[in-house]
Amino acid sequence: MQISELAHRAGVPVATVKYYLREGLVPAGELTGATRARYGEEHLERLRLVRALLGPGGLSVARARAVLAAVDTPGTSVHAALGAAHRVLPGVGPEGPADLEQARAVLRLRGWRVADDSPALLALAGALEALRAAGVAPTDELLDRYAEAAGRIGERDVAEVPTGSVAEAVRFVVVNTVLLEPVLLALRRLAQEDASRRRFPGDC
Amino acid sequence: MQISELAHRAGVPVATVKYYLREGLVPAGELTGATRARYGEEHLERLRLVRALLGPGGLSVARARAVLAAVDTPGTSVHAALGAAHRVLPGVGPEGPADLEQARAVLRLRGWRVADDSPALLALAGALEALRAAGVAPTDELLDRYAEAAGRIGERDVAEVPTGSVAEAVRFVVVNTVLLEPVLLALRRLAQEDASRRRFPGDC
DNA sequence: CGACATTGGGTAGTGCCACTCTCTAATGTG
DNA sequence: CACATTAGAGAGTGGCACTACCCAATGTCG
Repeated sequence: MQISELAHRAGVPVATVKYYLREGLVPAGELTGATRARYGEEHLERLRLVRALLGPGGLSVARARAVLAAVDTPGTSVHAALGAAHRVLPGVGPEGPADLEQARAVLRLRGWRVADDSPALLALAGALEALRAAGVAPTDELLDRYAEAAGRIGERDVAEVPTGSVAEAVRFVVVNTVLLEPVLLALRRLAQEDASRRRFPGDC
Repeated sequence: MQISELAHRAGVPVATVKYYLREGLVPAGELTGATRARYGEEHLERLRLVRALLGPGGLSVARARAVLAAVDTPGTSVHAALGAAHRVLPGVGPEGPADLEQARAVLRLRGWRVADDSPALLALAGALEALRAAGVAPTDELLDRYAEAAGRIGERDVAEVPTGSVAEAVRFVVVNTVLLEPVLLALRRLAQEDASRRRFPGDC
């Protein structure tokens, strides 16, 4: 398969595929001459994954490259890969030392244990800070409800991880972590809409 | 309070405040002369809200303006305001007519009823499509687990809505819909990390 | 009173990002 | 052998969220 066919089958302009090749998001094809390269199904699959990460996944090119690097690194343990994926995902800006207290309290209440420098912990603290700055203060009880729901999901996510090959597991973790987020958010909004319809009838 | 104090107290450069004024994200102050305007606490509060929406909330200026317009429109019913907020939030690109079948199936299973053109429904369909394009196909059973968890949260979100004034309710809905999303995502990742630690011990 | 800083209002520029265009030389293809 | 296509790389584009600059008018402080 040449680049034009690869691009066409993924629904991406050729120029964009070249850009991804340059950026290292998609591995180079097998050179069959100075001006020809051959691409296989694995390139097509990778290209589709890249598009999913960049589009619906909401990642930047730089973050996607880092995530894919974790996918590509063989020998990574699943737990480490999950950590790598989290470290690289959005939501962890170079924010200062936020107030971790309420965030840690949530974990204590749930009995969760995570790394001290867990990116998700910083992300949580940052999100709580933003809420406070916006003049809303979530109660510990509300947070625990959220944590309970998140716990069911996270538990399930990890239980689903295939144990066959590490590479497969890592890919699974990355894809699910990133691409199920929009699903979860959409479902929450649907639940809100349904609940709102029931609580405020006649408003429709 | 003058613009410099307003900007200082919100931790935002003066030039940026001017930009927000021009973009209509923050209402103009009360003119006390040709080159003076007075701002009050409500401007400060609004400015902080804008920063929260644009930063952690992840909204663009255009979307934030639309969200704030819903907040400002008096007489909107709460249910309608929630709909307006959802319509304007990210996740609803100009995607073609995606395959709504699996998305609708989730709702059927849960007994949820939403508008036929619900943005969240389209967002869900789009997210599922992206997953399939990336070569991952979530089972109906997995989706239902997610939906169950989302249901608990959405229910709670709506139950919390203050019934005092409509304006207050709308503000609450918008802020919580947008700003609790990062909280939920962070909690999910923390749950994953905890579960992963328990399932793959020794990997740490 | 007068030097100086600040303001509202507006225009133009900046830096970043994800592409997208263009070009070249080489190479397939009908 | 005319023509299209390719790899590879540099430069350009458009959108976005600021950010810098400018102006005349105005407030303020010695």
